Amino acid sequence: MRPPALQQVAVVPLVPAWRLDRSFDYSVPVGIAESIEVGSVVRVRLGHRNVRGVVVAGSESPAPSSLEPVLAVIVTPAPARPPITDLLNWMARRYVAPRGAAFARAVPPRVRVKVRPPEPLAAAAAPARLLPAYRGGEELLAALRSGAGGAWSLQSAWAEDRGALIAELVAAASPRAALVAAPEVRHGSLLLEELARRWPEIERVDSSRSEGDRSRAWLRLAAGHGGGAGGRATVLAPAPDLGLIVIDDEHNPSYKEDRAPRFDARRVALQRAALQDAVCVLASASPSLDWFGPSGLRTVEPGHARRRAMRPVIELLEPAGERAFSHAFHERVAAALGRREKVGLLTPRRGYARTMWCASCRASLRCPVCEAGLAYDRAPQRVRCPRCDYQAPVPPRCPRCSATELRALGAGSERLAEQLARSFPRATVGRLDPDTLENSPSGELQPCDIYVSTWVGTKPELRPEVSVVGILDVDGLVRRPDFRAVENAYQALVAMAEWAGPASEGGRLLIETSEPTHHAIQGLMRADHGFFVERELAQRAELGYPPYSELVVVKASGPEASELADKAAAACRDAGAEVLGPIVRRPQGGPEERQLLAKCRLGADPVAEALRPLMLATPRDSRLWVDVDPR
DNA sequence: ACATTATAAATA
DNA sequence: ATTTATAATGTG
Repeated sequence: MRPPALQQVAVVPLVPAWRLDRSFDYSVPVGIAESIEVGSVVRVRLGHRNVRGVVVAGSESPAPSSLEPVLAVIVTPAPARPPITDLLNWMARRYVAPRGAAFARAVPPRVRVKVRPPEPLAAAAAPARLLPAYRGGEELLAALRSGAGGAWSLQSAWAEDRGALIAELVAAASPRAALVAAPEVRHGSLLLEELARRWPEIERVDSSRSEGDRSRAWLRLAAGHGGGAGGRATVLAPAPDLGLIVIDDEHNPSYKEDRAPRFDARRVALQRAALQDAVCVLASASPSLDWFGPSGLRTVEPGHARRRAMRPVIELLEPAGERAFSHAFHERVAAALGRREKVGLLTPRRGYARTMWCASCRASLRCPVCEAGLAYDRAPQRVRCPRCDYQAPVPPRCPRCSATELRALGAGSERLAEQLARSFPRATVGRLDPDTLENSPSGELQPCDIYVSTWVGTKPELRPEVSVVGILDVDGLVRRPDFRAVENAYQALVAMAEWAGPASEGGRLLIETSEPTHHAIQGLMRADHGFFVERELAQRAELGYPPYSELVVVKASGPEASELADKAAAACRDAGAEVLGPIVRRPQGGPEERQLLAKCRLGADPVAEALRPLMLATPRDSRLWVDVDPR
């Protein structure tokens, strides 16, 4: 039996304006009562024009005749049915965005399409990869099959075929629907291609598809189709009977949306899974610290045997000092070239900000204003805060232990290329950076003997096959002025271990470091993520950074920037946050702005709530910019 | 006095 | 965001 028809509805207009941050009521003409429901995309009259909107509530009692009528239902089936409406409301509030901006993300592109009937994904073979080799895999599969729901961090073994692993999960979730998100899909993704090979009927919602394709996919999913895959927007794709939502390569920064609402797709996926009693899986070879500690997820991780089997031979070398690389390093590379093997070298980006650290107590210099680590400029010798542009002369002694020997860290990548060419005149040396890769699809990369990468980047599928990988300045990565520096350095190390491949296939990883006992290095050597996490969490706890708090960054610009920033700071403090700043910043080329960082030990939600009224009250010539869960 | 342009207000 | 009413500014 059909539920009684709606006679009046509340509609959120898809207009990203704070003045319109609410719903508007309309009457439902008899002609469209059949097709309208909560979650429908409709056209309504608003002010002096017609706009699209999403129905967020409805009533079966007759509407007062003073209400404007809904003009049309634009697409069927409804793409934002409950509980997606609740998810979007949550997203607008947590990420301090107008409701219209949030709801617009759940609506297909505006093209009229004809949609094929939905079908479940074909069941596949029983899981072979997850079960024997992974601890906690059984529990995860049981939750998928029973429909119990829950949230997991899935740590894959190094160089694991994660596509196959994820395919097993998708199969186990069937006949309930599965959504899979992959990072940086713009130039293709091995994972998405692998899934499409196994399930040709899976709907792709990537931005690489045409608007028509995307619209078709979106609506077929809304009709109950069994599976969808794409980039970070996939977490908002419709799926009335969602059983599984996967975020692959979860630690990848591209899961952070850069336009309002600036959501973190991983958090949205977790929230959504909870609302739909689905399983959320955050998959990565180096899971983010955010999912450990106080609000930890359940974990699936490779057993000891699997970890050992996938590990390359790892060798730690003393850094070369003044030269670009050491004698020992030279020997290893020469030996590899002698065996006709290929070599990959990672060195931090050219022009990389060096950091200053104390030779005796090993503390790096920190900014007195915002606690970020200080960078070291060489041209005029100064220390500079990359976060707030605080500047000062290099201090004569360590502020912590008063030792006088402060060292600058960081290797130059130009010198590296020079020296390589001199040391290995018969080898061809190629550069590997985002530009080179974007300009040539994976197959057409010039084959070289040595690849130099200045990029810790994340597209494993684009890395040429090598057997020896060298990392020249881990210390520089670790000391980078960012509270996530150590975590990111560790993630880079894991990515490089994956690039090298298992020892059984000749994989070797060389690491130049002056701190062999650092927990990032030790965690890697032991192939023990838990070891690393435990130690790094202690650091985070000490400074009150995530996961022991949630962060909110607020920037104010315009003539009233100063007053706005002060108000924002006060609002954050009232909501229980510890506020650093506001400090004055001048982004390169741009006008001056005030910025503050709120550490919210009670969570970001109350702070987001407190900032909301300020957005509405912002004068039109000034701007307030809020980023919750910054990356 | 009237056209042109900046500004504010409202949206069911 | 977009439209429209209203104020401000400019022009003959």
